[in-house]
Amino acid sequence: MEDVGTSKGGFYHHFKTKDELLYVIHDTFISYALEKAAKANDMHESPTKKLQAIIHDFVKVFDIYKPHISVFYQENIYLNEKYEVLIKKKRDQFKNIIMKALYEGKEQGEFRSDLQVDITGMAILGMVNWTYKWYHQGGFRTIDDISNIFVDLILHAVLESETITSGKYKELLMK
Amino acid sequence: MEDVGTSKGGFYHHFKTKDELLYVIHDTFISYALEKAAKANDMHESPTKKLQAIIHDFVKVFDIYKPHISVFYQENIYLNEKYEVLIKKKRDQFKNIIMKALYEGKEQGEFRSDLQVDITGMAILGMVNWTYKWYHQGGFRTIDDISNIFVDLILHAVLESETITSGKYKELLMK
DNA sequence: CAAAACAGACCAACTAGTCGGTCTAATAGG
DNA sequence: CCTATTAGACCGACTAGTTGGTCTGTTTTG
Repeated sequence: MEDVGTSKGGFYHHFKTKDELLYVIHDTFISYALEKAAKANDMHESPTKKLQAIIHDFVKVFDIYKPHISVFYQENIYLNEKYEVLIKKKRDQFKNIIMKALYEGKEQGEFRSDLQVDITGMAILGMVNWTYKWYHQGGFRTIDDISNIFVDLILHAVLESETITSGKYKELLMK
Repeated sequence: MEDVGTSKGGFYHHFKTKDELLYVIHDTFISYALEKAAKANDMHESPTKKLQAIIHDFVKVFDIYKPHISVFYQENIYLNEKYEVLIKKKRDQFKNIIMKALYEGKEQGEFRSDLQVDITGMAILGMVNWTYKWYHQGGFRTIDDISNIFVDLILHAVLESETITSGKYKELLMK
């Protein structure tokens, strides 16, 4: 059995199946991420600040829960349907928070009017989710470095050029 | 055995081990991607055009080789070291082409002078690589839609604002 | 007909999961 | 207050099924 810090018997006393463990592992970090994103949503008025806060917290999740996230992405393909739907639900909620923020920013004119919300959202999810493949604690870049750079890149990509030049959000952008 | 379209004997006649199959699968699409990226590198002078061409071809790989890519990412964690180094080598080559293009763009002044090449490169790799998780042929967005939007987002993120407003690359940007 | 391509019986190692049991610690009864 | 009862945590031998891989033999092809 995988290096679970207990015996077979002990393990199956706590979990019905291996899938249940995997579900719990996923739920641990997705619940955290979801809660943070929801808070960021409520705390900020402007879509720009909202998006910044969401990204920031999202990136941080990979610092806190990297082991959880790694085993989840390794094993989730073999997961049975029952748990798959439960997991998909929370992941969709998270995705929707991002999509909504992008949509609001576009509506309110802070973001570019030609922004393709769906693909942009997937691009953001991709660039952040992929960090689990390369980020490791104690490397050259701290997690805050990374999140600042990601925010800068994303905001440059989505902000209306006037919003950038206005200097309104200059503390969120580099340079 | 997995749903290989042949018998055990047939399979092991063509491959020494299962790992070798996985290596060949990976090599198929990474070699294609590498070749395309190298060509894009040679064909274009400006870093902007270069980056655009690289991204475009890179995204296309996911349309052509999605099955290959999916099984590779599912199984590669269990791969033994021998093949792992071979695979890493080609992946690093590909990564370096992207990093070099970013670096050149920065040096030549087309890209922002405050660009963090390493993290930006990883962000690009992430947003494109992640497409294998959600893209499927026949969906609402064609692969060319996606690659155009990705290029637009990335260029807005990396280009010096004067390079954008100059209109020099307006055919690569949306709107 | 020789070599390559293939089939499938077979094997050893491993997997998820079960089951009977022990150990510990809390609670109840006398 | 001490002993009996009991519940939950935990163990590890065992089982049924799967996996990667081998081997012997048969078919196909040049």
